Amino acid sequence: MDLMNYENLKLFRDVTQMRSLSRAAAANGVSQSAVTQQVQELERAFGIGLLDRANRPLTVTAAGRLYADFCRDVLRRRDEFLVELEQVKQHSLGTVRVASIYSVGLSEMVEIEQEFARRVPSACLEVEYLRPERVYAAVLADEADLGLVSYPEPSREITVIPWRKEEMVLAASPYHPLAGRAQVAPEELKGVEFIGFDRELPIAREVNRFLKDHNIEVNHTLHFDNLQMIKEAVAHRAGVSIMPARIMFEEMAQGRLVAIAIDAPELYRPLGIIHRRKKRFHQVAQAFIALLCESPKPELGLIS
Amino acid sequence: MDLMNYENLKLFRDVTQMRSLSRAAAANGVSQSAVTQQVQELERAFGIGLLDRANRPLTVTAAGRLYADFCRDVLRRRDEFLVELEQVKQHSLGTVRVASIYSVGLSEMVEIEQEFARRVPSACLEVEYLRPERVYAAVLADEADLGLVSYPEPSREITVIPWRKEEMVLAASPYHPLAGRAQVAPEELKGVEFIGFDRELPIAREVNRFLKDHNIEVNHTLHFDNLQMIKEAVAHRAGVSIMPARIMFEEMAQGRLVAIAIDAPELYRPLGIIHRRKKRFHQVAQAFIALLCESPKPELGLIS
DNA sequence: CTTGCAATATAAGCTACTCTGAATTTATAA
DNA sequence: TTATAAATTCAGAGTAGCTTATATTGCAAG
Repeated sequence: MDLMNYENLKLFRDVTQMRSLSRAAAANGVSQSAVTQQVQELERAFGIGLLDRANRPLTVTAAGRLYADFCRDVLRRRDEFLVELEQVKQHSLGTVRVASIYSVGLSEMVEIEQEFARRVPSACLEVEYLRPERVYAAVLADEADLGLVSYPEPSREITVIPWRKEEMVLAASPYHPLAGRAQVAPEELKGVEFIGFDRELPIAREVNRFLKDHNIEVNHTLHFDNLQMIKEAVAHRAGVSIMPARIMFEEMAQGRLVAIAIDAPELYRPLGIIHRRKKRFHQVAQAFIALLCESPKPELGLIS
Repeated sequence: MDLMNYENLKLFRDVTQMRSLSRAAAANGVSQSAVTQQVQELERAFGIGLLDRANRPLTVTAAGRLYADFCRDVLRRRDEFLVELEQVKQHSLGTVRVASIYSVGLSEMVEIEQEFARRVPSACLEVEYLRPERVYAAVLADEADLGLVSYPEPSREITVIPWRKEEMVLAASPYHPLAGRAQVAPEELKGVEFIGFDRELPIAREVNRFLKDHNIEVNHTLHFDNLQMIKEAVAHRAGVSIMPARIMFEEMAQGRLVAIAIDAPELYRPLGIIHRRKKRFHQVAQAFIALLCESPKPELGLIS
């Protein structure tokens, strides 16, 4: 028999509290017979009487008191557990943990967050901004449900959902010779002073391939591992660079940088949603993915 | 389902410890299928995953860790309970609590205790000497399993097992005129100075009835509520008295009292074992009762 | 990528447990 | 004593959860 089945524990606790089998039976919605059998079975299993039925109302023996205490403690621990569980459920079923690279664009993320909060008010969105490799790590370690990265790379453990393609433009200082142009042809970049990304970054590989495909030799002056530094360098007239248009908005509004369209349709930055291959997504996470995918925001024809 | 069935708790704890359903199954002597079903049922009941089976070896989710902790705590509490229970069992199934009047005779009780210890070495005998009314009270309150009393009186709550009949003799000082006699007839007691028991004691009623039945008028000089005081008074020549022979042994050996048989077969002190009417006796208690009853020690023909 | 192995999941049938309901016994109060 | 409320006993029914057999999945090695 189950010495520790919930019904049993509660039943026995109630019996000792109410000093009556029949009342405990009623209180727990079972027949009196069932309670009798339960207690008898307990006594048989323990090899000692728990109740003294010789007198009425029945009394509890020393062993019975011991068991009643046990019941009380376990039931209390159970309640505690259920409360904790509810909290964890609330958290892990109600929140989406997103790890994102910095350059996804804070302002857009805020918009998405707002829309998500509107649609699923009970949900909680936790966005963490990390360097690309740490985004992958977070997803792999299940510290994030979703990752937002550029140039997403699937692997055995990682699945990619393509998200959007960002227009890449030439970033230049307003004082640069090309600054006034609305568009440039790739060939026009020959020999320009160029600020690039560190080699190992995917975006660097893509940009370099683009340059190579067009037989363009540029003059690499500096390279950094993040966009912010590159923007700074461009603004300080160290050269031009190629980057997603959207992340330059602020600097453009301030007149620190200008964006010049490049006549090269193959030049774009793909963004992707990554997640662990066999991950089961709960309601809320699914809703969030749906939100991301459903409105692939119209590519902003930046200059217009 | 039973969220707290022992097998289940242990099973889940083992699963989380071993990080394997199949090993936990083997360790608990059930099929791997059963474990899968158990865990699935738990997850269904909780409405949240406990294990992450996507990777091998499987990992435990936050909720799973919570439940595993719960399992650990409950199992620990269970062990604790079982230890306590064993102690209580040892005590309440292995000890006989006896409440006895003083005048049952300490020396004989020691003998009985020794014999009992020889027969049931695991047992523990707790003898408590009390005034008669407190013996009844102890039995009623289940503070004693058995009571040893004289002139036992059954009641609704109390059952009597007749135990033995003690010879009653005339107790006198060695200096008393009757001291040399081996036996006296009841009539010879007419007019003697007599030390009696307090009226309300059963023994007083019996002795007085005996005297009245034989039309004997004695000269009541003193009365006490206990034998010890009466013996003292007799030794100090305040008069004679009637009492069980056996309790005078020591004083007789010391030459402080003499016992004289009384030619009256109806004069005896009945001793009885009392217990609560519907009491269930365990092995050890039954053995003790058997010991008491089996050897109704030969009435010691005291003088011989 | 396929293949093989080990772990886990699913399906279906069966066993055994525990509940219910009715009849019986027990404890207490009038 | 009788009347009552309470506890026990017994037999039968429904089902939870096990087992076995089979399918699926995860992972590592060729």
